Amino acid sequence: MLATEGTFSSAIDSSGRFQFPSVLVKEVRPEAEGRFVMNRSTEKCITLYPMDVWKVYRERLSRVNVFQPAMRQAYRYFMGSATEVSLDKKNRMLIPKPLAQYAELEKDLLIVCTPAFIELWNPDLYEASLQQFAANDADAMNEIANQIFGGGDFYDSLS
Amino acid sequence: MLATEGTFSSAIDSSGRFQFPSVLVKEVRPEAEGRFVMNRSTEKCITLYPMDVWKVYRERLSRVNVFQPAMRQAYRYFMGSATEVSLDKKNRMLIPKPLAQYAELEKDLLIVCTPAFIELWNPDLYEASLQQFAANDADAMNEIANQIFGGGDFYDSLS
DNA sequence: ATCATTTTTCCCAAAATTCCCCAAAATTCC
DNA sequence: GGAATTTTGGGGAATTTTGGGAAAAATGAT
Repeated sequence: MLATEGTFSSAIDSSGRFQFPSVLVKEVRPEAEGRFVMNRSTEKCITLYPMDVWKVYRERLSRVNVFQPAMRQAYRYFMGSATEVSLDKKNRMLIPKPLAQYAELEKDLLIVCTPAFIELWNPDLYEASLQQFAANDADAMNEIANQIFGGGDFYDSLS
Repeated sequence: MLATEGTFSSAIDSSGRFQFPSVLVKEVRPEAEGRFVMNRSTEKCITLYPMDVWKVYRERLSRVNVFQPAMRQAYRYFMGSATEVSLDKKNRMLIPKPLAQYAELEKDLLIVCTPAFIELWNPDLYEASLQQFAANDADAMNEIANQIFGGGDFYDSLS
């Protein structure tokens, strides 16, 4: 998806908008046409999908039978807060109130890019989440670190 | 159904009406002509159908064999509380008393809009329902999450 | 390092929408 | 019939959304 990875910080203005980093604007596929979908994450942050990506999810979701209660619950859980947003002429995005409230976004914003999606975090909560993970799940973290980075010939692979 | 997704909050006035978000007004197919049907959901909320969508449901319900007692019950259940409502000149809707009572709607209202359905919730009950689902049906939830969001070769499928 | 360009931030203002309130009309209940 | 309640309509204040100017900061090239 996005070649660019890492985190960006941005500020939320008095109207609840933030400047979408120009580096990312350039990365988003033109098919998305400046349109995105914001959604609740399972963590206390917002997940952001370019529209072309979201359409694939929605397509998959549309096969869910919403007349089965458990499915309907799940559908509601994952789709209920998905909201379309778009870039304005100055590449800003308005964060819908309910989502901003959920993620406790006020003034400062952290934009975290992963290969699969973009997350919007309250910087404090992000920090806290990292801390907590490192403290409580140290074993799990090391295990994962090993899975990703381990394998001896790491420096060789730099060639 | 609707291209617009997301949750909207609205307030119920002293007459039991609420403002239907203008974003949604624009999305409803003109065929519905501002007419809707409200009905009990199987959960403690109200399901809202634009009239053109409701007609499809009614068509299906009409094929039910009402000479079978269980079917007759189901028919009553789904049709019994269906009430037509419409938008007034200021895009407000009156929530029929019995339905408001059923869904425990008083002051605040949450409108949950997905491509598959529109629901009207008491915000507290909605939040509680999500929480409970995440806590009790973690397996079902993860199953579905994986079905929808998982699957590794996601970005390849964008081609 | 300096300058030019791009990007971001911080404002203000116009437009659109929503909310709160009151009042007329219609309906229901004694 | 008359009173009480419910439904409908709308005025106008308050808030939200949208757009854009211009200063400040960051980036890049020479």
